[in-house]
Amino acid sequence: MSTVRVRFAPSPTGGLHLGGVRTVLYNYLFARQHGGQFILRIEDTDQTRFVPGAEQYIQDCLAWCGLIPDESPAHGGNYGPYRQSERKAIYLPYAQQLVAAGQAYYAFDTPEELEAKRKAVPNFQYSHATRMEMNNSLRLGEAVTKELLEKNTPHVIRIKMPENETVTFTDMIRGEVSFNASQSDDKVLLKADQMPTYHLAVVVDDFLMKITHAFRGEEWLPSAPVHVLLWKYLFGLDKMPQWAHLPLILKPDGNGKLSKRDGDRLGFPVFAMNWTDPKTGEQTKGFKEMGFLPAAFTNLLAMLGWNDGTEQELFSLEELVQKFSMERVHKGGAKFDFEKAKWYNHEWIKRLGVEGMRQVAASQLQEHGIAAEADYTNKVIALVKDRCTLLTDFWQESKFFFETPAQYDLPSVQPKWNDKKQQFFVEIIRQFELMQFWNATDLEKEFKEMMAVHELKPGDVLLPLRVMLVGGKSGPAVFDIAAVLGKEETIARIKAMMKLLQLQK
RNA sequence: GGCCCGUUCGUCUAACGGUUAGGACAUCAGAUUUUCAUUCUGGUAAUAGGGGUUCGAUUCCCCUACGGGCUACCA
Repeated sequence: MSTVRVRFAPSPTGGLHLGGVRTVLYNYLFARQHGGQFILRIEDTDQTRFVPGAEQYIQDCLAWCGLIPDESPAHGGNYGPYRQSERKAIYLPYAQQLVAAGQAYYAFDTPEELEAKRKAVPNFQYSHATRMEMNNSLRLGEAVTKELLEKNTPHVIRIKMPENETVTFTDMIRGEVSFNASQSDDKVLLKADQMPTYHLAVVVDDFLMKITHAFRGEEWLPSAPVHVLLWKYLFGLDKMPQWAHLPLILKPDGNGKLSKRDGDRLGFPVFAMNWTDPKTGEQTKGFKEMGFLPAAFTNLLAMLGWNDGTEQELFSLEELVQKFSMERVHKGGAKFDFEKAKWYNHEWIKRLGVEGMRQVAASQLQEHGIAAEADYTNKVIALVKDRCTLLTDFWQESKFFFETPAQYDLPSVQPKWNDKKQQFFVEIIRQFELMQFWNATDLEKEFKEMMAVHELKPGDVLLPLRVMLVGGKSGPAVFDIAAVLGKEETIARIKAMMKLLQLQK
């Protein structure tokens, strides 16, 4: 049994989509599980769609997810180059071989002619039914073809799809799939610029790169017979990789493939990382910048179309490597649910140690121009971490630890404020000042004793205290907050708001 | 239109042909936290329809419906 080799083969045309990352993930898991290699191959055969920076961006996304290829344009390898544009010369001989064998032919029809034809004939297909009406070597004959070729007439090479042949192959997810070869049209294999189309390039490169298993989105299923035929003609079916056509990731509402537009429309990311279109300057949010943990991202992606058969939902990448199996991948597409995605992230944040949150916290503090002691920040993280669904929630959840509240929720305190409470806080300040140990337990004890003395109920003074310290009604336990804030700051904040309350009177 | 693929709670999904059709997200109710979030407890909620095969069908087969994908010198 040869070494497992799989590849992810994106074209560098823009942001990396959820579905793309999931394909990467499944490839990666499969490779690791079988001790094989995972290859990144850039399919940049269409110059017109090439977007500068997109390739680097893809590499960055994979790196962020922790799905590092073993071979790629950046990493090199023994089967390079890994950019199809740099392999251009490789494909022509294979196409010519097919022509020589009568399995493909030259076609001289110009794009304009084809367009006109498609306009004139509804549902026009360049196939066995129509190919003898077109300008190709099949109709023109050898002599004319030779002449045209010698005159450098622009031409493409098309596969000649057989008329009466059923193409059958076994898909790892779907089982046996059959197509009538004549249903497919005579796909272009080599374009006029001598670049291969996807159809020729995948087959040739998968062979040359010794790919053993080929995973791709379901949208490729209809063209699979072309690829199977090409394998048969060129290299032999016994060498063909095992195919798996992955189900699509669908939009949450309605139906259809999830697209970037859906994300914009519904307010969630679709790309792994922020992407800026170099042409339009248009920016698209990514999961990374939105505050997702890579572990959560890969986890949630893995579960979109796969499960291990148990009720477990939280899997680390290592666990996925162990447990993943292509046989348990679904056939049907899955609607993407951002709420569930956030749940995964929250779970992963909760699993994260204070250590893991440090970087995130530091950069958010820096963003807001705050310089805080590491020790202090750690205490805050410990208190606030589990309250964050997204990493980016950190600042919102913790800012009152780093700056005095800009505003106080007076309306929820003021109406019930009275001299009795005023007196209580005057004395609690004095009491706090005297305290030797400053920790949540002692603070709470002192506070409650004082409450008893003043015959106040917790409800009377706990909320005011919270508003004094936080500015609003949310946050962790009040005495925990006071403990972290420290004696000086706590007292200062109590005084500050009492002053405000006085002024209102 | 043609070809192909698919269909279990609103969503992601589980269920060797035998289960009170299970879990999770969301949602609702209650408890805890005298706040908010977390957490806990409980509830609502599904096998698209019709035919077969079978003692027995969510599961196998056929038809219908619905949904999706593809139908470029794009991938």
